[in-house]
Amino acid sequence: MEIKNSLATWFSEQVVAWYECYGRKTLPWQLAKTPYKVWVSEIMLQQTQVATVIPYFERFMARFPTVEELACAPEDEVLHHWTGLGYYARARNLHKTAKLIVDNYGGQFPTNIDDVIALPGIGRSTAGAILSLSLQQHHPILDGNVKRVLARFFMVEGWYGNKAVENTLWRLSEQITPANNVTQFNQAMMDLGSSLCSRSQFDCDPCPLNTSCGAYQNQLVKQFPHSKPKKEVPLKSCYMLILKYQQSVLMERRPNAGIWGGLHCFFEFESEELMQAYLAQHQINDSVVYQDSFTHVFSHFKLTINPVVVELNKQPLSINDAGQLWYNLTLQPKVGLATPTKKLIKDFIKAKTVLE
DNA sequence: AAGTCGGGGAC
DNA sequence: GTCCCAGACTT
Repeated sequence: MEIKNSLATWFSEQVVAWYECYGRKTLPWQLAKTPYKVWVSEIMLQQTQVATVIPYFERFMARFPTVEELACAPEDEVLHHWTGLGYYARARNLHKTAKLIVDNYGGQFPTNIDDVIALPGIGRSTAGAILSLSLQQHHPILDGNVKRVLARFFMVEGWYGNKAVENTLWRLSEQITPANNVTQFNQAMMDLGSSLCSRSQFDCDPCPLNTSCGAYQNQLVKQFPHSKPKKEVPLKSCYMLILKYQQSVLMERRPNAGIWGGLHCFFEFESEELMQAYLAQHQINDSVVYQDSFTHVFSHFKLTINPVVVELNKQPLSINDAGQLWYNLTLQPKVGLATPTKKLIKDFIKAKTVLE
């Protein structure tokens, strides 16, 4: 889709003028702005709303104020600060990239867009955002907000998870992004998309683009962007074995590939039989207490978790492998935990406190 | 091109 | 319950 220069100019001028009055200028990563802060914020903000990110960002920057501090920190502690935020590969890639920046770039965030895109966890949109927001470089971005604004304004058909639709939107973003005031323009597009042009609570009357917005002029704002085709999510279930000895419970570090990669978790079994076999194999004969099951929901499946607690009368040395951790319930070591794991620990401590 | 990867906010 | 969010990466 080709856009006339005059339209592109009008579009960006409208958006930048709106930003000067109504845009966000005091978010934590916008104050005393540096590429490091903008980078960390952009990673946290991937598929995550601003309000959710703010407290995580504050805690993260307090603990890892510089890229050097982040690079030399243990990965478990980086994951600890990510606990509850989801998409844990983001945290592992952030840590990996911090080490790359210290080792290969002398601790200075690279300023070439291709170098930035080559870093783990940074794609075209995040790279464009980091360099345009922190260093005023001229790059387009294409996050969920920009996609929605463009899809409505230009009435782009189709779901933008589709590659062809995304390519169309990239071309539109390239053409609409102005040579001047890129920083304000990109921030403005995100602010516009998350406020006036939000998914369901859109408010078109005060929008600076409404006189030329295709969706608005055709009263089809609600229809754009086209939503994702529905699909049934599979149901799965598992048993989670909590082996307790004195003040500690046994956990294992999960492999990086797969769900909750790199986090510490209780032993997970597909079935009760497999769990019983494991207990038998390690000659654990203590009584098994079945707790109330609960369901954890992911984007692409639902997991019913059956928690099982075994209080050990002696420490089974036979199952102390590398990657395993006796998690002290009182000390609570700084490792990454999935939300259901954290909940199990919390409920467990609560139950014990009531009993004692 | 389609699947995988979390958790929570808003409805 | 639903949808989807300042996306990237693997297959």
